[in-house]
Amino acid sequence: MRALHQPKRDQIQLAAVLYALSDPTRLAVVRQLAAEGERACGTFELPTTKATLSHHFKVLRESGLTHTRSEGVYRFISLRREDLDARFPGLLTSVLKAARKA
Amino acid sequence: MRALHQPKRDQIQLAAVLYALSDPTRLAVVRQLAAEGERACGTFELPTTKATLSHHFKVLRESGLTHTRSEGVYRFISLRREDLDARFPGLLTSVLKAARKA
DNA sequence: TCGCTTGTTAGATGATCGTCGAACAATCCA
DNA sequence: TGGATTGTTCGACGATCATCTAACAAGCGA
Repeated sequence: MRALHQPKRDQIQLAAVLYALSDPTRLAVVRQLAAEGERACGTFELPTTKATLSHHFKVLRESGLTHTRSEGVYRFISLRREDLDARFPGLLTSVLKAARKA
Repeated sequence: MRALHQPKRDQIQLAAVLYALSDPTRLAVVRQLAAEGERACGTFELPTTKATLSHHFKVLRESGLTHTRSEGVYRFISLRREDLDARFPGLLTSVLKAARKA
């Protein structure tokens, strides 16, 4: 399997993060990660195919929002909270808070 | 000139706001509005045509980020700070802060 | 009224996006 | 080794997007 490239903390781009968060499916993924922590790709119950979901995971990972690790046949995804809080303080928190009410 | 429709405070959608902010040109407009307050459309010095800029202004307005008023032949644009802070507390502030460093 | 200025709209173009089914790759287990 | 499982990649599809030029609309001043 090809190497997963995800940006380093200082290379996370604001526009990419905002764009990634502007899609309902991806925002739902981020919200679930924020609420329940790391989880396997296959455990997200969203109304889409695994191909589409895989695409969204890629966008999230490449934007710097998520970290992905392989374990056997599974892929575990988690939010890069520390990196995001360090790079863009308050951003993720306010987005998650906004998503809760919107 | 046709009526400008802009959403009411409670109708501002998070996804639309994030999407509007994910474009470099629009983010630049928002940053300038945040820094210098209300200004006329024609005073933004950005590397694009006035037609393209007009399109971006429309996206910003319809997302709820900006307010537009007509005065004679001019259009004055301003950030809807109060509405945004009320609807999505901390969001705009953290985005602007992030944009400053990014 | 006539020109000038400001900004929007129409139409077109190339690029990108979200989505899907199908094929492929990687891992595990019997 | 051979199947089963998990997830990615490929190719294609319509839809949407950012951009441009040109034309249009609205207001102002001479």
